[in-house]
Amino acid sequence: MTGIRLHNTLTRRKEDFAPLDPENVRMYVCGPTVYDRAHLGNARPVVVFDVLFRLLRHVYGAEHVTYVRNFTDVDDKINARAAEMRSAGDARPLEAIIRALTDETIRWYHDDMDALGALRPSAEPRATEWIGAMVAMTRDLIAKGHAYERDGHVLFRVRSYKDYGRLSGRSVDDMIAGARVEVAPFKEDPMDFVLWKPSTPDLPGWDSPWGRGRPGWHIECSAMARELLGETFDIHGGGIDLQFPHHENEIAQSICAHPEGGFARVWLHNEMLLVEGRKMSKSLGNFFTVRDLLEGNWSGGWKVPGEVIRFVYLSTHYSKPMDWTEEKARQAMETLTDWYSKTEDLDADSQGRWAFLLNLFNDLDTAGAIGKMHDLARDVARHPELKYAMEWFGFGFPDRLAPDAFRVKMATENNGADIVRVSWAGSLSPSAKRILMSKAHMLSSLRAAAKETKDFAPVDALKSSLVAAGVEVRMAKNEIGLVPGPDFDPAKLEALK
RNA sequence: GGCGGGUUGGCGGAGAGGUUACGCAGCGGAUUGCAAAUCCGUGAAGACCGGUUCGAUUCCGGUACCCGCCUCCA
Repeated sequence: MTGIRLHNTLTRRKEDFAPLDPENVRMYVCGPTVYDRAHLGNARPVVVFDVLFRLLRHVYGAEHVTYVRNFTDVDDKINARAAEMRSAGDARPLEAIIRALTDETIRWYHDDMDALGALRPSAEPRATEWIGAMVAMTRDLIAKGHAYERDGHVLFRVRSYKDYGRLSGRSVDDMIAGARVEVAPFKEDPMDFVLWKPSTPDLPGWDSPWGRGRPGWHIECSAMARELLGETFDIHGGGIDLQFPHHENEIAQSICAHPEGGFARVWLHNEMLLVEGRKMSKSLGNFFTVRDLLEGNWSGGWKVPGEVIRFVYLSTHYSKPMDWTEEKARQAMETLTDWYSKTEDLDADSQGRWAFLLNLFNDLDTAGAIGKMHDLARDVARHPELKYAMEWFGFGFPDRLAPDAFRVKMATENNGADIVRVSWAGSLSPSAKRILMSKAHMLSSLRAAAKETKDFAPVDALKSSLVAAGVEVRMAKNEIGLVPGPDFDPAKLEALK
């Protein structure tokens, strides 16, 4: 049987995945800097590596996979945001503001990523809780000649690591020739980067052999990965924009500190995200957080269920740029609504799992796997397998029901010959449901009468007013269905009697 | 300037050196008081130029265009 194959950025090839220890498969993914709501770009690696996490758990057993994703809660952007808050009138000490800010942002992050159906990682270390490990690693690097202290800074000596640049395919000399590196007087070499920097009294800081200061950005991942996963582990993931310098620097630090290790064996990088074909940016007005989408506060204007966001993300292979468009979201909404209605009352059947697992084994081909799910959706007999696939992918069925946003739980009643149904999505109020139900019955009796009189005008009139109120009307042979759409306005129905 | 990615049918988007991806839209049919929905069927592609091969959209080289990174960034 073939196993998982993954494209390793380090070797630029697709390789068979063989864990160091099948009893403990270890993965580290760079998490967010917590100073604001997660945006759409932040969410892509979360979803991508969530699928990988699920796949590893499936293959090796849930208890045999350790997934670590950090929270960066010490960072100049956080300090800057806290300083803004203080000048805006927050009277608390800066450190207290920072703590409150990062705590709150972490709660937001959990809320938003939960909404996307992402499993929580096995561990989510906060950088500030591992300062000791960072100081220790920094001391070790100095002792081994890979780092040096200058003016309260500790810098990594890039020239001391011969493979520097291997991950990103760059050479130190080329990069210096590119001349876009910060030239600081205390650096031996322009490429050297900061492991530790001094803090002024008003900034967060920790005591260290080099005075009160704070860690550089890259060291936290090296230190926490080492503490929680060991000197060598299986997979390290993150966005492609982290490939350089962040991941390059992580490798340099970790391997120089623990040459006998090897740090991460497989490096996975997800490509970037675009919005309507352009880079997401505040100036273009296409910058959205996950929360913006969930609450309808975006250019599309409608509330996008987390499952839809997840579906759109998984529709594009992780290694390709993904374009978030309203059209894709709309199609995903339709597809999921269809799938949920087909599977809601069924028991999942796992026998169809190979239909999509083989796609995932092939470098996490989620788009291909979704194609296979379409195959399952097309065949009524395989809908239980579709349900299994949906649950597997995190399009969950809490309490064995479809998510509220897709709830097509029909209120079904017999009225003469017609079956009358009102579809609803959880957000519909009970009174609105009652009105819709009565209109559906009215439609049914009007049609029954019209079949005798051959005068369909009253039927059409009611139908038109329903449509005008944003309700889709479905009239089958012995069935009448009302589907309130996104523009549904109950007030317009109350008006007509 | 350096490094990396991309270019597939009207749109979105995959795999695979030779056999239908798939979805949406379109078209034809069934069904329907009408319409929608649903069901069945169906046409349509691989930026350009070379090379390897019995055979390439799939491998190799070049050209064009697009995008990202090299500065905080998932």
